[in-house]
Amino acid sequence: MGTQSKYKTKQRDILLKYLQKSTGHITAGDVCEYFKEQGSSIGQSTVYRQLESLVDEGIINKYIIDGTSPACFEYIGDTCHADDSICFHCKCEKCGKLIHMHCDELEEIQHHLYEEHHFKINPMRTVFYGVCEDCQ
Amino acid sequence: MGTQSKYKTKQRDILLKYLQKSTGHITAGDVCEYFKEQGSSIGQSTVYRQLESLVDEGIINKYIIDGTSPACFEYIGDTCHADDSICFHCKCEKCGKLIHMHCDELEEIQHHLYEEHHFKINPMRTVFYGVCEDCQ
DNA sequence: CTAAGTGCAAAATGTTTGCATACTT
DNA sequence: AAGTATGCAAACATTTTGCACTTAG
Repeated sequence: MGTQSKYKTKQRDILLKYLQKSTGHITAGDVCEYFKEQGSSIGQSTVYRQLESLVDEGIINKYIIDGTSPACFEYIGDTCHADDSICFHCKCEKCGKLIHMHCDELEEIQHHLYEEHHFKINPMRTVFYGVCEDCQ
Repeated sequence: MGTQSKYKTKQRDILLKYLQKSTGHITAGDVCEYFKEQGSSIGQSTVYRQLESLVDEGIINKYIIDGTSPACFEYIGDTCHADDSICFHCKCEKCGKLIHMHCDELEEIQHHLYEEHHFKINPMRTVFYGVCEDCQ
């Protein structure tokens, strides 16, 4: 189900740079459009494939807002890898804000799911959707 | 954005009955298939439109698991409301299986996130990604 | 030289819409 | 009779795939 990229290509570089400097909510379509404007073109299949790789590698996150509109991608950044504590992500459905959360209770849930339900959660890909403090 | 049905039709009845007796995770496609097997056919547009109505009326819930796979629907009934035990979902990254979970610890997390982090999680949209028992 | 990535066009997927017909009230 | 629901087929939007070609290591 997952791919991880092994070669460093021009397309991957530009794509990643674009995501880094953007503030969330970037869709595959946005990427294609942006690159068309820039002159430096990139095939849409490449966009989709690279985005998938980057998600697999935990470099960006993918957000499903609702089934019909396109998926959004967002660069995660270094905040998460600083120490050994695991980072979970909360995404506000209203303002789109991404909240990084280091929290013991969340790590406990991880253990609980594994011990009791035999489900090995992948924190990198798991996103809690909801409404943030500011938007309530 | 929403419609609510005003007439009681044969199709709506059968559809609702099917959802009631099913245990979660019914897709629009499932409904169509089921009805084809039954002989009593139902148009797919009707299925989508009725499902939307039922969601609007708060009779069923809609779950978006990931953007590409079809949306799931579930009759709410008393099971979910009797206690306010909430359904969470786990999705296996390997086999794609969707696991339905009623779990106290998960409800605790919900409270914890709200009390301590002021984040009001939306369980309908939140999915835990990871690896299921069979795939480990 | 080999494995991996690219890009095009075509296919697949899930959902929505237009419209004539049929059913509920 | 008026308003609503149905069902077909066609339209849609997003994402995935097949395949020949290019590029990175």
